[in-house]
Amino acid sequence: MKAKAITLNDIAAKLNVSTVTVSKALRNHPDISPATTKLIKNTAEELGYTPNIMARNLSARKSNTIGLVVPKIAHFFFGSIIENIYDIAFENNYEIILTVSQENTEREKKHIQTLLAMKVDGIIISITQETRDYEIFEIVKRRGVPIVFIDRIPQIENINSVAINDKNGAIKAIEHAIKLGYKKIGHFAGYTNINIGRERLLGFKEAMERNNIAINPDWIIEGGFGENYGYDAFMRLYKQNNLPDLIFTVTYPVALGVYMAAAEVGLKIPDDVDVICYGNAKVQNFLSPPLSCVDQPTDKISRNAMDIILHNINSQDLVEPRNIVIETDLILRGTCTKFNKAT
Amino acid sequence: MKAKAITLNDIAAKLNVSTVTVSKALRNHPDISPATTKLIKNTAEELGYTPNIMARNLSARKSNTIGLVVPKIAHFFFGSIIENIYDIAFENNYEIILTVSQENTEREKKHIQTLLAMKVDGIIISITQETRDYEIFEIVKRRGVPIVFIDRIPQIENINSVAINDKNGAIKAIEHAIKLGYKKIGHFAGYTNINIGRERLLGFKEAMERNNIAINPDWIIEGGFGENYGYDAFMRLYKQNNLPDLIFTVTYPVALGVYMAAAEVGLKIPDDVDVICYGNAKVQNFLSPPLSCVDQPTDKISRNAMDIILHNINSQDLVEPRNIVIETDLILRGTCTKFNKAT
DNA sequence: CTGAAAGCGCTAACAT
DNA sequence: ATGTTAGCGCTTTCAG
Repeated sequence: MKAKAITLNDIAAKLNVSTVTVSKALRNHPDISPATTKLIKNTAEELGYTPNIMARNLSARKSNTIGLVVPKIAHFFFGSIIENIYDIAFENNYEIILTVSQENTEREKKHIQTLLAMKVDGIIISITQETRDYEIFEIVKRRGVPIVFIDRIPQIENINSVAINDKNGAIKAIEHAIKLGYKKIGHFAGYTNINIGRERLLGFKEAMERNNIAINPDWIIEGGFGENYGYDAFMRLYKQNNLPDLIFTVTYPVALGVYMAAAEVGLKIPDDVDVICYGNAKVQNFLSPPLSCVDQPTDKISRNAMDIILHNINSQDLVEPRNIVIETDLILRGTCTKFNKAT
Repeated sequence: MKAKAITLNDIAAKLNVSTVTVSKALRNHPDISPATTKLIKNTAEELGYTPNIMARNLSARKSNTIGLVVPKIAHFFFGSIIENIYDIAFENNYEIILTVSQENTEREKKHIQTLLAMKVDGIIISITQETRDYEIFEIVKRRGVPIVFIDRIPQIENINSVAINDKNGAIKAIEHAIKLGYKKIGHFAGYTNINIGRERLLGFKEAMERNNIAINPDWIIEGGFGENYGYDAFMRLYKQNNLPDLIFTVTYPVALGVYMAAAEVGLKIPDDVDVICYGNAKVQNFLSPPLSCVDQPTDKISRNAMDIILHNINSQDLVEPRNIVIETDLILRGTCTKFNKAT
């Protein structure tokens, strides 16, 4: 049933030329005369020839493929990055092999091994929240496969990275709020053992201190990056009757949790409690009120990561590691645009 | 600089055995004694051996790889499907090669060709909105590569498909609304040359007719699947002072557009105008009011598609094409839960 | 239980 | 301009 695939050989046989001639012709090698090239291409088309990339790569020792490892797909931030990377790869005639770790370290390690086994020319990775063991990255390095870390960066020497200036983004948000008149500001901080959590908290603190605003430790709550955490944290403060005037959340789902909790207890945003979050998503425009945020430009991340990887792949000798830091933008919508007195 | 990768041969040389023995041992072939197997595995580990999948696949004439073609990634529906498929593939020791057509026919065709060239064992695809030329699918078929279409299904004989019963989903929503007491119901219908648009409109009409409710053609507006279309359509009706009591939108972004427009002109949902949409997304819970919808169970799509493809790959002889239709669920949240008199 | 031989489909290097 | 030779790294017979 399975129609045997047409090979170079089949074309060669039919045309009474050698395989090499066919191979060269199909790749527009100048060796071959325009006439034969044309002839060969035509019969290839006619026979329905598809090259066998496996064989080609094996022989050419190059895969024209870049491995991508992300913790999640169905998530606006990663979804955008992936889409951008695919587009850039397509423009450059590269294939992307995407793998998803689902925030699981073991799976991440396995995926990297698979990518190596597939002989990808380079790897772009955003590590899981749990990744602590960096041995696998050493292996990648020893293999001579270029790797660039995006967004979540492990603490290793001499690596390529494209990070967001998270701390500064937080500072921008908080300083804006302070200028508005806010003093009672809380922060739902996610996990601070992750760089994004850590940096955002750091930025929060720095902005507060710089402006001589007292930090109330009760208002800094750690615990997660999802809706339910935002909901829980808000409810805890609410029950203690100890809500700040403004809550700065580490991610936008956390802010969603706050919206939900506030609605449940009948508190109005932004009048009773105000909110601003880290991370942009289209739907924030459609919340009521529209949610202001610190935007991380995903296109710049993708662009830079691909630049670095392509550059590394295409240069013969060692390339100096590059560490790009991308600045965020403050996007003001319906929240955090004016000072609302405490509840 | 590039450390040459360890091969079977290197291991064989070091151990004074043949390549074959190593190859077999690494694959737990019963031929090899437990002792040698163990020894070989250890040295492989020690040397940091990674198999060359290219070579393996070329030799084994099987890639353990499934190609996936989708129009979009950064989109809740496809994001979920992709993530599910990756999970199932991982459980089954398959790799996924994901490609993104970006709703572009040419790109789609090219991707399929690449997948064939990569010798994927099967293809799962959701075609673009523009795909009209089905020749490429004939080619796939002739190659003997199993293919299953999901969600967006072309009109071809004898294909595997996993579709959503879109029409029925629409009927469920509209009949629910009618039971509530709604009669003045509009439909923002997207493009009806796409099966999802067509089917949903069909369902809308059927439910109305079945219940003897007059259909007002002014309230059926075609034009797109995104926020701006929802916004525009709403505004048009609003300016004509001709708003229905309930709007059923073809996708959830369209509903978002409605939310935005309504807020802008000071109309309250659900009291002034009510809304229900097709397609579920987590954030709908966080809108105000939470948006009710017809849910398309993405996990079932993925599960079924993978079942079919795996089954086709693993059976020697021709398998009867399967056409799965998945039923939707009505998820009621803050909208479309009670009848609100006309504006 | 182990290995020698052959070949998957292609390309690079070296003739002719 | 075209062809010959060799080999990429692995697996599948088939002999020992």
